[in-house]
Amino acid sequence: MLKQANLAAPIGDRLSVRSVPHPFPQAVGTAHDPIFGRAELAAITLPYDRNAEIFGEDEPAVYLYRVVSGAVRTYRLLSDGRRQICGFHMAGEIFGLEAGETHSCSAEAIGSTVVQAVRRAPVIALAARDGDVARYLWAVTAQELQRAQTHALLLVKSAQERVAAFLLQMRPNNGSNTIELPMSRQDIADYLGLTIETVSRTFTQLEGDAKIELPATRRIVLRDRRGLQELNS
Amino acid sequence: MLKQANLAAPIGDRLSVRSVPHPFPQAVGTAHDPIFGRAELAAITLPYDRNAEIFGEDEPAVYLYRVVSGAVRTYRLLSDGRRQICGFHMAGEIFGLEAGETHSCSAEAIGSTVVQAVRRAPVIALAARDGDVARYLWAVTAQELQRAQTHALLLVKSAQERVAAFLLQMRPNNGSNTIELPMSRQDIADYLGLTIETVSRTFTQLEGDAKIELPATRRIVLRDRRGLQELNS
DNA sequence: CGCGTACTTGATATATGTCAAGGCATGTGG
DNA sequence: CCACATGCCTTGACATATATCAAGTACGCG
Repeated sequence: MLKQANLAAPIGDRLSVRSVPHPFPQAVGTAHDPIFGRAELAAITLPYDRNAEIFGEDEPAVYLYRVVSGAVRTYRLLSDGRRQICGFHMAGEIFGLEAGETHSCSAEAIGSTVVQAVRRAPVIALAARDGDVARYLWAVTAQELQRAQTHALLLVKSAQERVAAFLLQMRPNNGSNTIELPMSRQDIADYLGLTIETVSRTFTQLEGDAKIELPATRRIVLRDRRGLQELNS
Repeated sequence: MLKQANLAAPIGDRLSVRSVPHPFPQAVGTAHDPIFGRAELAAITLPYDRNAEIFGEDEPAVYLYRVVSGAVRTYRLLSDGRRQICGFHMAGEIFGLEAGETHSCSAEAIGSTVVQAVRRAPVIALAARDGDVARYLWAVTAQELQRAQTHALLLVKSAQERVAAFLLQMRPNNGSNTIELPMSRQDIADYLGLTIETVSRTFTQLEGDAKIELPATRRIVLRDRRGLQELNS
């Protein structure tokens, strides 16, 4: 793990570990981050190429990561090669935080991606002394838990419902209704537990129902958010 | 929440928050439990009848619970009435632990069940002072996260694979290969994201393949653990 | 401009859902 | 002790959503 040279490019926005978490939370700034904001933890900045592995399942969890720019997917492989994507992590989000000693998922850069990493051990040592840090680690993990539960809920729904839920989870660009997808159809399929063909057909179908527009394959305009929400649950 | 009178009946076994968590961990004793072992937290003991609600989704999370005897299911409802069971909690297991202010699932007793409850607020206050308690809260939440991820992984598999995985998660009675199921076929179906008919047919099929025996509807003997494991992943 | 990858679309197969009936326990009252 | 009622589970026949297999098409990149 930890490949490639150095090339910083931080992005700022507001901080939050929301009590009712959004599956893909808003970007978060280093500014007052209880972990990545601390000079003594000496965060390093690392660039990854498209599809580069950041860490692998069952590897020792040496670092804790935050996406600076780009996007990351975490996933698990089944023995027969099927891939289940656990989640997508956008700019500002923490990933790779484990209470155990090893990573429970693999992580890869989706496109060109920059991440920050801090060593896990000093963070945990700090948490033992600093209640705020401990509480933050807990909150981040609890947020991931909620995400995972919501994800599991997704996987029992119909294809339309899954795709609609996915679209509503994705954060539109700047308050607009347009979503720029960093990930491929295959990534979406593996996240939703569907095939790439079913995802593609469902997009086409939602476009036919005037719920969305598809000006480009990786750009989606939410036309009828209400309608999508009704599908969602 | 918190119905019915008092009627203690603790069960003891070994303590652990395992770093590689088992979906249905071994029973845990009060003895050295960092939370339920503390007299100052004044755990109360509560009995619930079969199918009684322990807490509801979105209710304020006032208490944190531990199963003493019996079993508990946590679940979420979809708007159209479908029910997704998030997990089953057996004797010794913690449930209802939330970092946010409200419960993310509902919880019900499966059969007659006794639970212990401690107020959440003093536990969190204690965690701010005591690093061990903070670390324990984190570990329990992280274990739940792993469970939820494994559950999500289940939901993309075939019916046979899901049922096999479920059986392997259930802890046999006393080192034997016999499992006593506290929950109904409907509960299993809602946990696995299948219909009750598919669950029933799959059991019959596994019996035909000599992988299991079904001496009674709620008693299952694992005949070919290896074979089940091969299905599992 | 041309190549390769990613995406869409079509035809068909199949696993699982749905609907309906029947069997098997378990408990209750005669 | 038996008859019956009730709820839970199993089995069967059929429907259907999604997977699979197979072309096509468009897009991004050199």
